[in-house]
Amino acid sequence: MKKSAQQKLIHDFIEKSREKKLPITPQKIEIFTYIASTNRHPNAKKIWSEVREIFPRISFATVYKNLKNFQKLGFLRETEMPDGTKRYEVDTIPHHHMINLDNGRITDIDIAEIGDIAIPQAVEKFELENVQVSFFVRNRK
Amino acid sequence: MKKSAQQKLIHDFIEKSREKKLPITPQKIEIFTYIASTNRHPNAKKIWSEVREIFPRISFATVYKNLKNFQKLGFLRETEMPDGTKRYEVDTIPHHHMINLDNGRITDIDIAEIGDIAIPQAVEKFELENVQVSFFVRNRK
DNA sequence: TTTGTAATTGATAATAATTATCCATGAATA
DNA sequence: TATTCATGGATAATTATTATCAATTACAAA
Repeated sequence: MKKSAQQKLIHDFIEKSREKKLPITPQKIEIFTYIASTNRHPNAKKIWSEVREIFPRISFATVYKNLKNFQKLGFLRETEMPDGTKRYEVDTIPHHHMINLDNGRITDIDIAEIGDIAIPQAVEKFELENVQVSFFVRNRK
Repeated sequence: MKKSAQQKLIHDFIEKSREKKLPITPQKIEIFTYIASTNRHPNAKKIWSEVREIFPRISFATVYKNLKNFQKLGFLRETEMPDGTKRYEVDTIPHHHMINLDNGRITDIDIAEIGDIAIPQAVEKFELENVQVSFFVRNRK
């Protein structure tokens, strides 16, 4: 992510926290900033180990609690890997994912790249909340 | 699933097991048959509790081991819910899913219903193994 | 039918990921 | 500065899944 976009996100996050009258702590800022700074879709453990560089005493639970909170505020997106582990990314523009089954790497795919998806009849009976397209790939031999 | 299609699947499963020289046990047949008999995409616990009606002493581990084995044989498909739990269905024709976030219900969506999906450039560098489209919905208020 | 062997079963322990609990602390507002 | 309430850190608990292991069973070959 571009530095400027990242700055804006952090700013928005702080604004939203103010709005909701939630305290803004250095730990929150650090966790959020780290996730916004990478495009590697880290899991909770990775996030924890990175943030621990700055806050050596930070608890695993604190990371989890904040991941949950960020999601509630609409700033974080959780993605499941086929093995059931969860990965996180700051939620900006809607997009899809390419998931490499050999190395677990997730790459963002712009929605414009896959064209329109028809809405099936079965779906029309409900409120469509989100369409998620995942391309599962392996390295060429 | 139609009874006849179900019969065929069980037959194919047995054939494949023979081919691979894997023993065919009553427990396997029962687990497989139950999953093939429902279109509700049960989780492991549900499968266990259903099969236990027939084999009261069957272990949870046995169910899991067979779920893994069925997948290896290419007869079972695992689907992640947004909360990280895993659901199972006998794998027949490729299809997508509509996932109801209010009640956890999964409905199959025929691939014909959503039209062609363009393959993004990023994906072309790899072997595309699978494309999975998930429609996340909520009940209308 | 009997036997050999390798996979399977069931019981249980272990692991991994996530969540809950509890109390001390710190951020925000008056 | 005082008050309040969410948060942080430590740790226990929970949940889902996997590993271990001895006893059993399926099945092919004798």
